Amino acid sequence: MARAAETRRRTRSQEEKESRILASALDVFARNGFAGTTLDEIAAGAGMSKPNLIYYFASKEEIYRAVLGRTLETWLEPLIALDPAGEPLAEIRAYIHRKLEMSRDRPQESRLFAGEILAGAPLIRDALEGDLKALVDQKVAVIRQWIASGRLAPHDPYHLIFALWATTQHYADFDTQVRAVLGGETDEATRYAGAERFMEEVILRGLRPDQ
Amino acid sequence: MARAAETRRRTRSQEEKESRILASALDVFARNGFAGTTLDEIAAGAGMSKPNLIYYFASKEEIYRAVLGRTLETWLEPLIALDPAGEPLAEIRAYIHRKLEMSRDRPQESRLFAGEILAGAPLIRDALEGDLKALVDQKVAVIRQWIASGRLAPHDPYHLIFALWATTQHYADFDTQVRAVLGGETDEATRYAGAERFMEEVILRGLRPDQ
DNA sequence: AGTGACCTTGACCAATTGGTCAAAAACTAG
DNA sequence: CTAGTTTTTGACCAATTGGTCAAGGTCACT
Repeated sequence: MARAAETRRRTRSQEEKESRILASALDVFARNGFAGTTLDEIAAGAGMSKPNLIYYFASKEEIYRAVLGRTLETWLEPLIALDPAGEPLAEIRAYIHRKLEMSRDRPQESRLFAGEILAGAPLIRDALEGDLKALVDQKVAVIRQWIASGRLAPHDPYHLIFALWATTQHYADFDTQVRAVLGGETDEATRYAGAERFMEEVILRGLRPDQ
Repeated sequence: MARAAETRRRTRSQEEKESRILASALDVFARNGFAGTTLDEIAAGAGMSKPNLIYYFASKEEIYRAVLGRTLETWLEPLIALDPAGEPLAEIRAYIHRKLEMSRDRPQESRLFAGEILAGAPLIRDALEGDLKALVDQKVAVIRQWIASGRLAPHDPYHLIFALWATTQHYADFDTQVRAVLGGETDEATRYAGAERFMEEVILRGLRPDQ
């Protein structure tokens, strides 16, 4: 029991350190990209020294890989939650909502991911061609079913998914530009409410089957 | 005349060198970002030595600035071309077409721009808040006119523009992901044709006024 | 051929940075 | 308290890289 407690306690401490490192790393990587990030900056953000960082993660790339892996999981969740048994338009509406929520609440993850893809996805190409593609293919099949049953207008599901990804993530990844264009007046809540409204009124309307 | 000829000739040579440098720089910056780019790599791409690069541009940042400035101009053109006198849906359709064309034919510029914004637009924030905002505001007014005249469904023009930017640029900026998801089968022409078709059928349909 | 302006580059420098290492500090078990 | 284990870090190192500089090359014109 003492042993178990000890082990648990040590693990706890380790986990807490690692998570502090990953949080700091996410912040810095998202802002400066992989190349623009220094170990010292991550270390400072995590409140420890550079060698101590390396004690927990073997290299800068390993830290990056860990942050990215975590992000990828989070990133897939909203699409996973798309329910084949649900009502098509309501499901897509809910998906838009979840994605916008994610852009609003976790913009760093979105930007980290965007940076990795922009750079040609050197570290997650396999995941994209494997897990991601498999997931998308599966959901594309669901959407095709919806179309076949006449509950959704017939459009290419791949491009539908791309359009939803692009538009929702735009508000996180291009936040700087969105704010510049809207001017100082518009606050975050208004921005996201406007985005959601637009997507519901235009894209969802475009997806409604003729009747 | 001799003087003019000489001057012209020298200028030509300079321009040719500078444009070789900028072309190489665009390539490298778009792939690796500002921090990830080395002068040696740009120099190699331009077929000259690093000191020679510095002979034409004072610093790495100045090269970046030059490439970015050029890109920004190109980037604004399609929106500038949106004609207030045209038929609304046809104008927006043409805009989508031009933007997709740009993503397809100049993906590097799109990625360079995306990288700059992602990093918080350290060098073009002023341009975004100035020229870009002014241009967008102007076109937003046009779109509002179209809506007021009943030729376009009433939706927030800002979010419309964001959605069009996001979706069209997605195919350049997230090219790696798009290809991974679609699998090797789909070639470029098919991808862009599919994107255009989707946007016309869904977004344009969503913009059509009730009648 | 000579001259002066422009162009090009090898060699070099200083700063940054990813990562190492040995030693010290902190913690645990007996 | 002691011995052993884990954690932490100051000092350091080698590689990279932005930028300099002096020397030599090229070119147009006389």
